[in-house]
Amino acid sequence: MSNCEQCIVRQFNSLKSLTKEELIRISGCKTSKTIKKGQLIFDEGENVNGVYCIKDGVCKLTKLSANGKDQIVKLVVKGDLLGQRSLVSDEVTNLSATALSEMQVCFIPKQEIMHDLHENSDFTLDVLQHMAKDLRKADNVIVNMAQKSVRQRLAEALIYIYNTFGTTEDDMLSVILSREDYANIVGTATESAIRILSQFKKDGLISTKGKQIKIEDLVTLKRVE
Amino acid sequence: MSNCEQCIVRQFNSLKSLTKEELIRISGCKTSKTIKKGQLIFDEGENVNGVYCIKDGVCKLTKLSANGKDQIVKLVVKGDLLGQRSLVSDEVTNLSATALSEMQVCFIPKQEIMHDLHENSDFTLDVLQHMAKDLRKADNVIVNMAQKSVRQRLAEALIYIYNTFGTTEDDMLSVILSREDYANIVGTATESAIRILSQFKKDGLISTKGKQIKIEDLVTLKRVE
DNA sequence: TTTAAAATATGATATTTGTCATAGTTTGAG
DNA sequence: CTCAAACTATGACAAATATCATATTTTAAA
Repeated sequence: MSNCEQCIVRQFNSLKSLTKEELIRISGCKTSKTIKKGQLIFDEGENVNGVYCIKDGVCKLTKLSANGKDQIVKLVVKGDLLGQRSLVSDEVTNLSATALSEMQVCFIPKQEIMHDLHENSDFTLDVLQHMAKDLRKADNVIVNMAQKSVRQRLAEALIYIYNTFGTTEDDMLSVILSREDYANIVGTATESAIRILSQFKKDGLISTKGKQIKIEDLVTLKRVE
Repeated sequence: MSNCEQCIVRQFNSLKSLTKEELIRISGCKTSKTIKKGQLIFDEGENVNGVYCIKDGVCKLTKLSANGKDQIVKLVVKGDLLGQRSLVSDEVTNLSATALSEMQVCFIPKQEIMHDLHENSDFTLDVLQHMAKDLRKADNVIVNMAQKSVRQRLAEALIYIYNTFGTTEDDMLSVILSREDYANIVGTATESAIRILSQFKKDGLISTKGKQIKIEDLVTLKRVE
């Protein structure tokens, strides 16, 4: 079994604020899992009963809206913790998590995390700081959704994915999303997302090869209105 | 000077988790302020350097978008704390706060709150829980913005204000917002908000008297699509 | 109370986005 | 490798929303 103390991923999230002893305890009770691309990790309304620490891979957090469409609220990266919010507020989760690539994750049971939240104020403050940042980001998303055009939001989604997840050797975005996923990020109809991406292609801002997308003109893409 | 220990408002926010001693210390260093309707409490990009505890009145939290329009991200009620997020993440504020009615607030300096966040884990956990709830609400706002029509968002905004702030003796919504404010809540042009409110009036869902709005048919308003 | 400024209201029109239909392309299970 | 299912693409049209112009009403300062 792998050891949390020597896990690099921990550097990127609040677990870095745990003591040596706490980490050893966590190591002893965590479960490592491999999750296949497309697999549901947890579903809206479920009791999650713990926290996932993402060692590798990408997943989407979605919420089903009244009209039956999934809205992608966040993309989760290597190093992120998944499920802290539901754990902290002691509620069923309000989001579903689905793997977008093969993932390596560790699951840490709820009571272990809660124990440390009560005992280690450095850890609690660190979780609090992460949540404060998430909230700030959520505010920005709200403003973008409310005030920007679909075209602009889609351009920004491409830039966000480029900046966050980077590219493969041949400069394609390394996270591969369906056109429907893109539509669900920016909150539009799938056909509209496809149409706008086609337009971006015609304008030389991007190129595509199947589902893969390459950003050809980042400067102009940033200026899209 | 009024006493935090005996302040009823404290029941509604995280300050209820402070000890008697901590409350006495806070009482000694807080400042009470009256803020006039329309007055700016703090502006986006400012260092807030503390937390506001809202004793009475209502204010809006806004963020300026790239197109020059203010987006209202949240309405703050009696009992809410203002500015915890910036304090916790130690950043300048990302939102502006403007009074929508005359307000009574207490300002508690940053170092006092930070002290308690380090020493009192009950308090820290309570702040964390409040922030987790705010984040969940923000997720819901994102989904609504992305997936619902302007008409539907406006109907929901009216219902939200009705449920949260209630009505005056003559059943008018007790929080008075301009049409521009309504537009900035739902993220639309002021003319569009006015037009839709006019339509709601024609359809008998609401009635108006100047800026005041009365909900006439809550059931049908809830069904607006 | 008066009156100018601000806010609300509404028409005409342009633009954006959604919906439905259908065709072409890619992908992955067997 | 094959082929059906899933995804992508695009046209035609409908609906929602934005923009600009202008009139009317309300508000608040003098």
